[in-house]
Amino acid sequence: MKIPIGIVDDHQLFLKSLSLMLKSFEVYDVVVEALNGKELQEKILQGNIAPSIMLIDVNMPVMNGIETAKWLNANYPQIKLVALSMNDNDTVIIDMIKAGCCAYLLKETHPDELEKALLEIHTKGYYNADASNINFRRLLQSEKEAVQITDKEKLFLQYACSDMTYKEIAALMFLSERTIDGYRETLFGKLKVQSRVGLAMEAIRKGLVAL
Amino acid sequence: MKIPIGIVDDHQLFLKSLSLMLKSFEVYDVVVEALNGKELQEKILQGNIAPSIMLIDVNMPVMNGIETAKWLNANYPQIKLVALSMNDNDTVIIDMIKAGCCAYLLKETHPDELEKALLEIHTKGYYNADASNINFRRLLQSEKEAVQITDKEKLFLQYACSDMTYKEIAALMFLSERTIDGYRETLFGKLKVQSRVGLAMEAIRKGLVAL
DNA sequence: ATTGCTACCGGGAAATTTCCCGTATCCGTT
DNA sequence: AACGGATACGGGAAATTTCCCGGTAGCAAT
Repeated sequence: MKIPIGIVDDHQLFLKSLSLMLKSFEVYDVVVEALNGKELQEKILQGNIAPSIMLIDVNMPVMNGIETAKWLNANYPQIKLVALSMNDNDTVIIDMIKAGCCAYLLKETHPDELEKALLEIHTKGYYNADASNINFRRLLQSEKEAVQITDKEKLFLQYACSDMTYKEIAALMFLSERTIDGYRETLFGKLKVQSRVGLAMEAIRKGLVAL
Repeated sequence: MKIPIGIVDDHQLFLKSLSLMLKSFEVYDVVVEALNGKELQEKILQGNIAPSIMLIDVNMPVMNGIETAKWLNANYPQIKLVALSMNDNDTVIIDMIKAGCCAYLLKETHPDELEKALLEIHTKGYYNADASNINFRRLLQSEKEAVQITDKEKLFLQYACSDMTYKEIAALMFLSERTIDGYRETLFGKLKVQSRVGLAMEAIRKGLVAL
């Protein structure tokens, strides 16, 4: 009896080839593939699919990794969730753990480690990457202040990452310039920066604003 | 006789699984794999390796896709080069073409298209992705003004994408604030922006500044 | 030697960002 | 009814960014 596994990743070439690799391990059966969270939802809700492990990419269009992980964790708590990420300084990885992932892997890890990790997850229920422990610790250190931002702040952040002046942003959000001033101030504090450029950079780094 | 092919990509998981996929096409023989341009150089110079097609990732540490393509094109012009990229708005793709790539593929393309593309490249010598023609045209349109920046401008750009003030940047570069002013001005023109935030965003988008 | 080009620098001023101060309203808790 | 807290707003001022005006020095070509 092979272990049923699923993958969500917006890079089709990666998705398919990873799927092929998993099958080559001779232990896994890839029961579901999707290009984003929404597509995964539909496939799971329609078909009678029950993977025991789901590999979830962090950065996806339409419905990202965090939302996907949260939804899976809420509706199918028996599925073990594994986060897949491109860059190790991606602090959203802690959000992924919070959302219910029992492991996270970087895309630059070696296939052998992936195999080891999946096996461990299936038997022990969790996995901590040896090679990434240092980064993991670094991420956990900043966990207490794990940047909680409101919807309006996120919207403002979006606009702040553009050529617009604060005055223009204020007009766009139907708010006073002073109010915008307040948002800026709080976000400077939350992201620990002291200029709009720094704010924009951090927003991109943490994945709070898409490119 | 199988077609010898090579892959360079810093994401090991992708590298290995793509390699597996190519082998599964039953027509290709993956003769060389490397995590960056430097590693590829060494492997090619040491071993007697002669792939007819090389898949090259654009974004890599140590030695990036452009340098790698240039080197291969200069020293092994018989090798057909194929650029692999994550995001389609990456304007460095034109630099890849200039560096000698006869095709470019996005990582979100379907494996079938990859297979078709490789076949076409091997027989016809080139390939233009159907689905991406629009983007390709868009990229070519901006080719004439294909953002040519000097080393100093690039360095300044790096510093501009931070919390530093221009005064601090000037001190760091041992230049007057006015000179920095000049760099800013010319870069505003070249990247068609009108604020430092816009400049930073464009620099990231075009891959002129890492992360 | 003069022209043209590029890199570098300066004074000054308007626009924008950043940071103070304080106020008012709504809302759930006690 | 009093309270904290979240949210929205305003006046004013310092710092920084943005954009003018200009100039010098080196260097290659004519």
